[in-house]
Amino acid sequence: MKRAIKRVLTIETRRNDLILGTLRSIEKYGYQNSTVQTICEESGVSRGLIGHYFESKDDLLMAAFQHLNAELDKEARLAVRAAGPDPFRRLIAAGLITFAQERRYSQVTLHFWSTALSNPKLLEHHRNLWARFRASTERLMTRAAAERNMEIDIRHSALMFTQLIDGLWLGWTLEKSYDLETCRMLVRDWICKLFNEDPANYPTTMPVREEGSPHVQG
Amino acid sequence: MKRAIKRVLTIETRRNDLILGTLRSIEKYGYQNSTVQTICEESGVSRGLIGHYFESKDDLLMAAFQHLNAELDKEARLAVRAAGPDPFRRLIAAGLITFAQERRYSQVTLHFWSTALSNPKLLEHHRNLWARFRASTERLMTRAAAERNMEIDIRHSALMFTQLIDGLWLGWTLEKSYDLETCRMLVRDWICKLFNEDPANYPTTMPVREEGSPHVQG
Amino acid sequence: MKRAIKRVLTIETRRNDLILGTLRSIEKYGYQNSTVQTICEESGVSRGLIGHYFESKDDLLMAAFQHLNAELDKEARLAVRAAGPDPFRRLIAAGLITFAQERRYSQVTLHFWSTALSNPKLLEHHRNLWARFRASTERLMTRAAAERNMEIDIRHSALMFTQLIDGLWLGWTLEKSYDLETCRMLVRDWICKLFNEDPANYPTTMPVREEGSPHVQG
Amino acid sequence: MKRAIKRVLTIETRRNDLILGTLRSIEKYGYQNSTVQTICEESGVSRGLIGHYFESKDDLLMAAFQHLNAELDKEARLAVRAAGPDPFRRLIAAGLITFAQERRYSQVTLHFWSTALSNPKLLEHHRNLWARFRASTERLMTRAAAERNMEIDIRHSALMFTQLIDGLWLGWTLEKSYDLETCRMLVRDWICKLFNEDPANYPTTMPVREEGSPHVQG
DNA sequence: GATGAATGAGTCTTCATTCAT
DNA sequence: CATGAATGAAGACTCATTCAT
Repeated sequence: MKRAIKRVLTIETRRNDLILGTLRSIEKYGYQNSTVQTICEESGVSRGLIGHYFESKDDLLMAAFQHLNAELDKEARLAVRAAGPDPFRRLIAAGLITFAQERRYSQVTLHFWSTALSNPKLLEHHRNLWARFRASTERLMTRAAAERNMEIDIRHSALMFTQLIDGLWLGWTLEKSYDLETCRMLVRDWICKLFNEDPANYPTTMPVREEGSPHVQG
Repeated sequence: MKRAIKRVLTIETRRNDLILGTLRSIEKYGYQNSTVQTICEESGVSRGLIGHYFESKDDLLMAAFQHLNAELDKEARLAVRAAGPDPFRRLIAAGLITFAQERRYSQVTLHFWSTALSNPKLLEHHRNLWARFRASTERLMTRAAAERNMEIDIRHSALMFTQLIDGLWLGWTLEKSYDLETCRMLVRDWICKLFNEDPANYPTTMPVREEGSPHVQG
Repeated sequence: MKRAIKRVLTIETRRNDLILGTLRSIEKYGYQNSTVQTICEESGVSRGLIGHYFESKDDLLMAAFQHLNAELDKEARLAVRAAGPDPFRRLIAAGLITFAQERRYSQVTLHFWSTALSNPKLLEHHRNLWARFRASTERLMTRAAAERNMEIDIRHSALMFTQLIDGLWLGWTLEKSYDLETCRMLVRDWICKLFNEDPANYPTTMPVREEGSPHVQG
Repeated sequence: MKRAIKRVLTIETRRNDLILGTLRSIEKYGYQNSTVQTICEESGVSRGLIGHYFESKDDLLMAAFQHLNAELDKEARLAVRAAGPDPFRRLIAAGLITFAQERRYSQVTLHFWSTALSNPKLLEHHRNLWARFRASTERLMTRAAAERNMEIDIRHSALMFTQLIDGLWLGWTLEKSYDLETCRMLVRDWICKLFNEDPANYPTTMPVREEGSPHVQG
């Protein structure tokens, strides 16, 4: 009994080691230059180990991508929840979380997007994720507008919102010519303007979470 | 003398053939799947020819990326010029040109960015280009604001402008869940709102250029 | 003392388990596809156990081959003995036993031969076995001929006998285009003709042995 | 035009080089120990060349096997044809050709048979070949029997014939405890006895062919 | 003694690069 | 100059063996 449990734990631990090693390797050497060699080095295991826990290198890469997305998604949900019940505050939280702090693995996402272009499975995964985020944004906007008796082009506003975030994130990742605080401010200001709210009432700093950070670790 | 010139021309032709073949290959097979084989096939030359005109496959890829950027840049400049002297109209033209039409090689740019992350030279190239575009935007915004006696946060507005464009382009490239007309509309509306202009006065269709298309050809 | 004996018994049991698992694995998955993994699965033991009882996988394979040969040899001896004292009947029994029944591990022998070609030890083993069988055949033929006052080219006849058996077995193993009864009949008829005996007097069915089957078990 | 022809020639030459190198490697090191490395060494080419002329190592092995079989088959047909129109003489020729001389690659066949056990494609190929040889034997036996007004169990006799040959060949390959002349003699004597012919009239030496040897070369 | 997780040598395969023609 | 055949380095994957528990 105990042995079986322990074994499962070991398997999960090792898989996680490899996944984090993969993300580190991609962040460090780039996607193209990440070989089984570099991944295993970053994971602190031998080259042959991948075969024990993943079908192939490709399988590991997929797992790493999904893990990263899942972590970011989870992080976003927590931030939104922490913002309380007000849909407008939740919107702001959703907009700021992407720029909450100097994230690890920021470059990895870009590598994965590039890869997704010629990987249908990855692309599908990405599209689902973004569609969900946009749908969630639309729901919050609908409620916030209703509370204010405003008429807003929900669909286009949600699109602006998500793509403004992506665009700011993309530029920041590639250029580092502006900082995260600027990103947060721009997003907050845009959403405040949309709902005729005073930005001064909505700080760009994220509420500190009490519990342990749900960030990707490694 | 003439022979030397002709030779230079031939060299340039061949280099261009290979560059366009590279872009076609990436668009067709993806970045990872583009081999010397596929590139030369697309270029209509034999496998060994790359060595005559480029230091290496990597050198060719860099050249192709820079070529693409140069073309897009040139295209943007022409569009802006075609918009006439009015800085506001020029701004709109600059914002719409990215979404002017279903572009060839849209995916290549994303690959290019991903590659740039681990290639200092490419990254530098990219940063210069974007800095220039932002600077140009700032100049136009300054003039447009002055004409209207408006006070505008130029730096942040320019940042919004460029990153909104990038974000919309990124989402369109990856998801195809919205169309180019939507992108054009969102960009136009945002810039019109910034300057208190009526979007109805500014169509999202690009003025037809009389001269030959400066688009990347191949 | 008893403990030591018991231990030796355990060792022999384990070795036998592994040997039979090896034969099963080869028969089931083929020689090339038999890995330490499949062998240990078939043996019902863990992967690391081979190292305790055999020097290496190769050592185990050799042991399995020799075990199989020893079993088949033993089986043949028993069949000959069961045929009674008459040398001619003994000859027939020796000829039929190979085709006595749909044997397990029929394919293993062919793999064994192929392997023996580049394994001097195995080859030596095989040659000794076949030499002994041929010598035994020669003795029986000599006696059977003497009883009948016949002059027979003993050496060549024995060679025909053994190689006819091998050839029929080989074809049956590879092709399954004829059945074991045909093999038994052809061997019996040939040997009967050699000694001018009426085949009708010598059934191709093997006498049932009373004792436990000496077959390779597993 | 000439270039295309030359290219085809080169391709065929290279493929043949690799096939012969494969056979040499198997003969020299055994089937299991033949790696891309040893094969290319024997072929006198670099390790990467296989990929240019064969889909994979496995594809090359299949080609080598089929080449060997085709050569042996061709050789047999020529020998039978050289024996003239008499079906009985043709039968003898067919029986002797296998033992005509110390063949190259004699061990390779055994390795291939062993491999065929777990390779359906190979097995199918082998079965077809043997079925054809047996059918051809049956036709010759039918004619030879008709000429002599004899009644013969054609099917069983053909089976005896082919399997006697295989058995003698197998023992000779594995044991070398008897020579090819003995094999030839035994086969000839058996077939002569079947048709009541005097072996003395049928030498075991093969008629010398005038043309160049069709043997597998390399 | 038994387990199975971990290792790393060995293999096949791909592909950018070279070079004789 | 252009070709494409040949090379060999580098990659991912397999699997017999080892060893801590």
